[in-house]
Amino acid sequence: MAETGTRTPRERYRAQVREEIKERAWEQIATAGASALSLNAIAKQMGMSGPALYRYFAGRDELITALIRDAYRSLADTFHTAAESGADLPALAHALRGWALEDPQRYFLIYGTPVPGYHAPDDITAISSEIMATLLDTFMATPARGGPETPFEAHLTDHRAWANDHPAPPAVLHRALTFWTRLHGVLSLELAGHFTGMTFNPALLFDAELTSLTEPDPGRRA
Amino acid sequence: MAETGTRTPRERYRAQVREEIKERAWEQIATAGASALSLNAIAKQMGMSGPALYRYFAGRDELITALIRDAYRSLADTFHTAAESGADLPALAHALRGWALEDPQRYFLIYGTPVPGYHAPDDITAISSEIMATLLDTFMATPARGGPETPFEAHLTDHRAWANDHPAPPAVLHRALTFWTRLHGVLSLELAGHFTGMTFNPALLFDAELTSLTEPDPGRRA
DNA sequence: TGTACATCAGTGAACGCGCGTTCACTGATGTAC
DNA sequence: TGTACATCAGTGAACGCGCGTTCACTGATGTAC
Repeated sequence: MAETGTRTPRERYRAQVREEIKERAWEQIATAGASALSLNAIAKQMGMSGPALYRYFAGRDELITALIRDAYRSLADTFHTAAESGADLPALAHALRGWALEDPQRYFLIYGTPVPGYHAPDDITAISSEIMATLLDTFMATPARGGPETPFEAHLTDHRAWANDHPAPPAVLHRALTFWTRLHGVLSLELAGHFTGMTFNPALLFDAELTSLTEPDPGRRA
Repeated sequence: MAETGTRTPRERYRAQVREEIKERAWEQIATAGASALSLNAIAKQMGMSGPALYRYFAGRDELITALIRDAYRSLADTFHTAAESGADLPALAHALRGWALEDPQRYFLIYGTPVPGYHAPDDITAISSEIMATLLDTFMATPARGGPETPFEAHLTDHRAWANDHPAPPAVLHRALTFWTRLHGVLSLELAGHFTGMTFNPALLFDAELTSLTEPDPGRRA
């Protein structure tokens, strides 16, 4: 937790308005998508003039970056809170699903279509690493199921820099990546509406994928 | 294949220009994302005035819808061609991956962040069913591996309307859905750049997921 | 083969719009003595 | 407690821009006789 202690009334007010701007921004994104986000429209909705927002954000780009940062932060906190209260793997997965369903556009701001040329600042990629670290920790506390080493695990032995010196063995790295890709696969298709009209319950498909993660080894030789 | 035979020179010319407009549109999307697509910019790039494009598309929305349709059509053809030349499951998967890498923004136009409120016309959802049918056919020709019925398979027994009377049993429906979600999970994270900086080879993770699909049963009870 | 007419691709001017952003300002709030 | 000054939130006018889209038109291409 960083310095949240706003001291003076003015600082408190500033923080408050900043928050409201972001809330309105999320509403707009939910209504018309992130590309339709407009500073002037937010200002109008708050009963202010457009230029007033420049007291709070240097411009549109800075606002969007703040939203992306908040989205990552929110997911990291969700994971962190779950893990700290002793969540096992299924609990972590359901926390993820709950978080995603809570606000699909927030999910897509992180995991949706990338904007060509956009690069997130370093502090955001740091939050991303935090999320991965929590995931690895949880897998370390999950009883491993044996099986022969997969080709990808062998590959990871030499390509594990992204784990930031985490002590997890290659098999765990592989499992964590698989957790990520499989759950994202179901979730993103569900949230994007690709299952609508297909009548089946997406929650059950999610659970099936979750179950698959506790199987002996993802991607084991056939 | 539908009526492609353009007869008169004028018709041929019209079709040609329509194609060029769409090509330029794809270039723009690749450069700045789909939300930045502008009719005027396309016209300028083609050395024409803006209003000229209205001879070819009723407006921006119709152009985008045409692009989405072409994207689905392209994927359906890729699958169809692969299946007709006797592709097995891994071959189909690699065809999918190749198609996705060929033009990531085309992939995201189908599977990326949905635009709130947009609904694809019926003929596009029909192409989507075509893709699913090809996938189901291929799975039917793939040697099944036994195992107890999963909860999700039981559920599918009563929720299989989306398969359009395809004779595939629930286990195959489940496998096909899993093919879709797992490969999409890896692919979309890869294409969105979430693996960049992580040094490992995404193709190997993709293959690991592919291998997992030929395992006894996806989402089997632990 | 030549003329009269219809079709239709593309132009240029014009419309209203909302965007992001800058600037000089007013007036309220907070601070120092 | 009261006055003088500094800070700073918010305003309104203005900037240039590119957007989608309409309209009346010109001129080239194709068609009918």
